[in-house]
Amino acid sequence: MARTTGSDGEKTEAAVREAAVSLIARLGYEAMSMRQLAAEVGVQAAALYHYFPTKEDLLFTLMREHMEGLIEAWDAARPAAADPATRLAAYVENHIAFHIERRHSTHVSNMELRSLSHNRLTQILKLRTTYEKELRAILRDGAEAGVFDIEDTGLTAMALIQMMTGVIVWFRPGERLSISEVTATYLSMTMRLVGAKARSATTTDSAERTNDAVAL
Amino acid sequence: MARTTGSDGEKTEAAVREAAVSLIARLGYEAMSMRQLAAEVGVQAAALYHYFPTKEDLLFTLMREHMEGLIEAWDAARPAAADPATRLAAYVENHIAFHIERRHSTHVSNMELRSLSHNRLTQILKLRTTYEKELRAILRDGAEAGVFDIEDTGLTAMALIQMMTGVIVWFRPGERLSISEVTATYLSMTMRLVGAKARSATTTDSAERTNDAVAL
DNA sequence: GCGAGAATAAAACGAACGTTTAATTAATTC
DNA sequence: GAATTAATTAAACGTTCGTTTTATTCTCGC
Repeated sequence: MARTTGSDGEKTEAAVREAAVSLIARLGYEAMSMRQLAAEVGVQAAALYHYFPTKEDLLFTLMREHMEGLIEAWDAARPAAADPATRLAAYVENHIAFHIERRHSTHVSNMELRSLSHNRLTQILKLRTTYEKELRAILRDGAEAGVFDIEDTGLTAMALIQMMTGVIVWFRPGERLSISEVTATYLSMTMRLVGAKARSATTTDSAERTNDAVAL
Repeated sequence: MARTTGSDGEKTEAAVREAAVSLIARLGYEAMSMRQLAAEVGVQAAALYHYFPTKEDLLFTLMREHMEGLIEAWDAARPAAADPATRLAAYVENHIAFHIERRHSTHVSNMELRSLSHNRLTQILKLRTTYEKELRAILRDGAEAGVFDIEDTGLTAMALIQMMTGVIVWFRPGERLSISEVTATYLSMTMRLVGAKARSATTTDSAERTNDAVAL
């Protein structure tokens, strides 16, 4: 009735995070009890409070790290100095790859915002805005350069993000479509949506310009 | 202390539904207590059970009526026998109008599915599928007729629905954009997304075909 | 104006909730 | 190998939850 053999704080905390993401994604934050979470980890409920002071602290930690991970993934994937179409393609590919890989934590970060205190909600939304601004900048650059045809940059950015993030609602690995097929189709839809004019760098854009604008 | 002067079953039930949609949309189903709901209506918690046998029955009723309302709205707005582009435009306009007008119940119907029992979840999903099949049929007809250019009908339908429904996340009446401006932009994005070739019926499609494909 | 049914209030039920306290054992340090 | 610290259990606390029971008052048809 106390410390158990082989117990390890780091391992337990990791197990708690993992189980929490999974349980909150499935049941919802309010519906998941701390006892349920503890049972999933194989521990008593009180042990959870060794790692997270409150249930809301746990939720906030999961969300913050999800958003920070998303921003870091984009920082790593971002092309150095490229034309808007290439940057947009990289953004779409990174967004879809990240969200499919982290379906559960995406679910948590998108659905449980209302369970955060005002301060913490603000912090998460600030991270989200940081990430979304990157897309708006790409769209604006492309529109100014004349390679995109966009009515409203902000509205288009929101539409694209909703469309791309929506993948996690229906996509299941190993079903009809592979990740790369889904990504390719979404990339194609994105390029049409923004009215991308040319394919991008390498292709000879002389012949292609004549017929159709919605390449790739 | 029992029946109060002026009490009326129909009025109370309507007030309960209205307050429930609003509270669940704001707090979430699990986070809303029956006492909170009762207080919002101006009644004791026990009185709610005169109208809905359980909390889940209340949620299910709200969701079912939302989905039925969506299907009925489309049945009323559906153009008789028109070309795919006209039908798609009608679908988009109806979808956005309905979802903006019923933001709260849309939120409830999309976010609280996991609080339903298996049977009831199935019923709601069946209604949703019924509605989404309409869009898939339009896309398929357009693709077969050669007026749309679509890689994957099912995937495109999901992308469009996610994109359109996402309006309720950020749209607030009376802000920067009016409903009709938002609808027009989404219509334009939709037509580009599906690669719509011509404007639709009335226009002379001889001259327009040359230059750009993404009209409207 | 009386009887029946509709609409509610008041109070209580047991269960579950997040969290705290105190005690106990395993691992680590010196 | 003793002292210290880390990790955990067991038990309890007060609160809140969905729901039920019982009783009471209003409304309406006759």
